[in-house]
Amino acid sequence: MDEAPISIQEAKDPSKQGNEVTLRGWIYRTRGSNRMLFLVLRDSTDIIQCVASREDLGEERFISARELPVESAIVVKGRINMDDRAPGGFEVHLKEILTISKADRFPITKDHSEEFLRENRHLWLRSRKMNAIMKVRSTVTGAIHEFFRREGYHEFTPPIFTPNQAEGGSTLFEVKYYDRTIYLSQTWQLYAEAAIFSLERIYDVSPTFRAERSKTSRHLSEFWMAEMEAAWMDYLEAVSVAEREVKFIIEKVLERNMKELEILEAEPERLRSAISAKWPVITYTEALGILKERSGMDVEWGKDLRTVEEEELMKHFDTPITVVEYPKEAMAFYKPVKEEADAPGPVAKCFDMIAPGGYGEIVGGSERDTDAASLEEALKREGEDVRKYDWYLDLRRYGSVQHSGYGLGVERVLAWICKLDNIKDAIPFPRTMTRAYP
RNA sequence: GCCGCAGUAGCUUAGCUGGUUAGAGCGUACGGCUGUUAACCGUAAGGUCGUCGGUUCGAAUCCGCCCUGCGGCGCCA
Repeated sequence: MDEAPISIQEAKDPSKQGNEVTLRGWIYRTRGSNRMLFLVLRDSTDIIQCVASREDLGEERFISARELPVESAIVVKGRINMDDRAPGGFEVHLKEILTISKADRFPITKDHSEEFLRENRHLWLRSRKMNAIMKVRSTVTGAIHEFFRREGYHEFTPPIFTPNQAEGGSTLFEVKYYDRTIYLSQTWQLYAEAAIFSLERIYDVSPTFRAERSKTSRHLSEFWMAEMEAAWMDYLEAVSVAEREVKFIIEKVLERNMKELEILEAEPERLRSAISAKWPVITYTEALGILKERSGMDVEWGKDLRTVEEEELMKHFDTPITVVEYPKEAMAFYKPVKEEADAPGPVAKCFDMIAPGGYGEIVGGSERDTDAASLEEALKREGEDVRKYDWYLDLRRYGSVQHSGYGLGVERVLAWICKLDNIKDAIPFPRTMTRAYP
């Protein structure tokens, strides 16, 4: 076969109809009789039905083609045409089939459990579903870079090995680091705060590790977080950056991945209407009011919103909402108190963006405490060794300024966009408390 | 850390108030079929019923430990 292969997507272009094309890929399905053979061919772009008759190929080649198992790699040549009888509406009449690699029996067949597919994730990546999700994922992370670069941010890469913890009471993965123990990063924040005094506005898309013993459809032990940190910015401005960022991500997905959203049955209309609306920003105290008045749910002021409360609250909204100013008590050490807040107790200058549809928190952020003394006190209160944070406290000693930042959970956003049942499908090889294979 | 669900052929499963040789579909092998849509028809191979122990004349089935996986709470993105 001398002609250069083209993609299945290219072959379906109207200008190619009636032409002879060379395609290459993997056998996705086979069907046939003793006269006719149907191969559905798959490449990264699409699938297409190829048809061959015994006469067209000749006895010997017909028989050997009929024996090719699913997932065999082949190159084919034939004439492409639109045909209503073919699934997808296009069909290639084969003249030649070149076997590149005959597959063993493929373990994934018609019936499969979630568990089996996770055990065979390395092969399940070939499915239309995972193919579509990974394409949307690529758009999402690309859009994050695009968004922040357009807004004048610099990409800043934090260390993954870190000696400190950053979130109070957090669970970190310990790593043997030569002859001592350090941790895998669970946020870039402390390092980002160092960098803004040089770059002012920065962002990253990095892996994050949390040893939380959470076994839910919303948690991963290793996930990707897209964070930003900006000098001279208060937390409410950060909220509006987050809203614009998430809307930008969705716009790009709607622009580039309609086919994938269709394969995933992701109901893109729900996204389209979400991005055309203004997303509500309410305080924690107001959220409790909504829960009481509209859901008859009494929550004691001062308690963090739990999953039940969050889900109940989101029943009243069909876009993401941002809840600001949580009680200081429940928050990490670096989140400063907002003075003169209309609330029963001290609240922090912080926020969470919650997605509709039970996807939970997709963004969490805050303004950062700029005062060395109050940070030191907060660290001591949490039983931290202040000496380890000396470099961090230095940042408040040399020209401290108001600054804010947040982290966006890439897989949470992707799960919402793709309408996935489980966040484990939003990442190619999920790592959870009970799974680190394959 | 707490609570719950599940483990039977390569895969998906039925059987589970104990009782003959543990049934089926998909896949596989072989044969058939003039266009299939994760086709259809026929034949066949394929099972120490997660592990260990207990109850019983008898355990896939009842009980206990353990292993593995899954989900929910808490916590978080």
